[in-house]
Amino acid sequence: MYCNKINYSTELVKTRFSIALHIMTLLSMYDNDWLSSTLIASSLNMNPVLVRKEIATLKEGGYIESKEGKNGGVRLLKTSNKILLSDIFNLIKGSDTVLSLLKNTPNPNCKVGKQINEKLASVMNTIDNAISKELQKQTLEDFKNQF
Amino acid sequence: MYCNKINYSTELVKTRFSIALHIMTLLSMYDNDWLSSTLIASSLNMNPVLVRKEIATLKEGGYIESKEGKNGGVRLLKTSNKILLSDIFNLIKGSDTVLSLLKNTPNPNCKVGKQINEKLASVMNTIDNAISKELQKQTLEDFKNQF
DNA sequence: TACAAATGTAATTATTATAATTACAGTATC
DNA sequence: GATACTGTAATTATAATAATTACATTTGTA
Repeated sequence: MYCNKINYSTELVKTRFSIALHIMTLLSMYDNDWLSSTLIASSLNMNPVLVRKEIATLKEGGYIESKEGKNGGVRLLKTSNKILLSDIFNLIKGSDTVLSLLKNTPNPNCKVGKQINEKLASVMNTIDNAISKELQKQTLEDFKNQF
Repeated sequence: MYCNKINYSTELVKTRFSIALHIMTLLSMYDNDWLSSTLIASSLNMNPVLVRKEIATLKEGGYIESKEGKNGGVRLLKTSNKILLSDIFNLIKGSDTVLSLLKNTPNPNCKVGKQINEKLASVMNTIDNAISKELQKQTLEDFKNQF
């Protein structure tokens, strides 16, 4: 068993949702099998280690389980018609927002600069909520059935 | 007059919407004045050259005008109650999407890999449309009046 | 029991994207 | 003509992302 938390950025990288949805689509397509990270990585055409990191997030979210050792791999824990695209989005997103504020601190001596981050943060949350609401309309199964 | 198009990425950088909205808020707050890029940059606490690049985009969109030379600067071309936050979002966004596909080409020999980009692209557009629809609810004036 | 094939994760390196800076031509005002 | 702007190219610096290497651990199976 492993105890330490991996140091994978909690930032919502632009592509992470695509990676997670691709993985989840494969798992729902072949939901009787344990799929290996190498196989998944070959579908994505990306590094297996990165796939395993994304899998760690999906596991934490309770959507998948993994089995170590020979013939191991990952598979869904829930049926795909109970998983909404918004579930995947919200999990990946964490406490980050899809659009973000500047790193630099705006000028506190300026009427606008002093308050802009607070006001922008509210807009960012509104944006994320709108995305989540939209993605509630589609289940993983709906998505998978397009293939 | 300048003829060449500047080489500013058309990619929707996570922070560009914040930058643009900050600029537009300043312009609507002080809409009788020509504000210089240096002044705007000092409110944002960022480089004036980057501000001027963002200003170039806002000009192309027809929302602001600029005046060169001494006592020059930028100001709004439209009244702030005719500018929706979605207008600014869509301008900055261009043909990009807020979330994106992988750079790597997914495996064309995989049932999922072969079609995933097409399907994901559709989700990405859905996301952007949801954001745009949400941001239609607020005008620049509404936003400015919070300050 | 030894081997093979997996996950899990740390650590490092490579690559790309973003931001800042420098430089300077052009323009308008005083 | 000096000054204070915009516009933009080119370069450099920094940060973020992705890939790789390495290896401990686990599990099935010959």
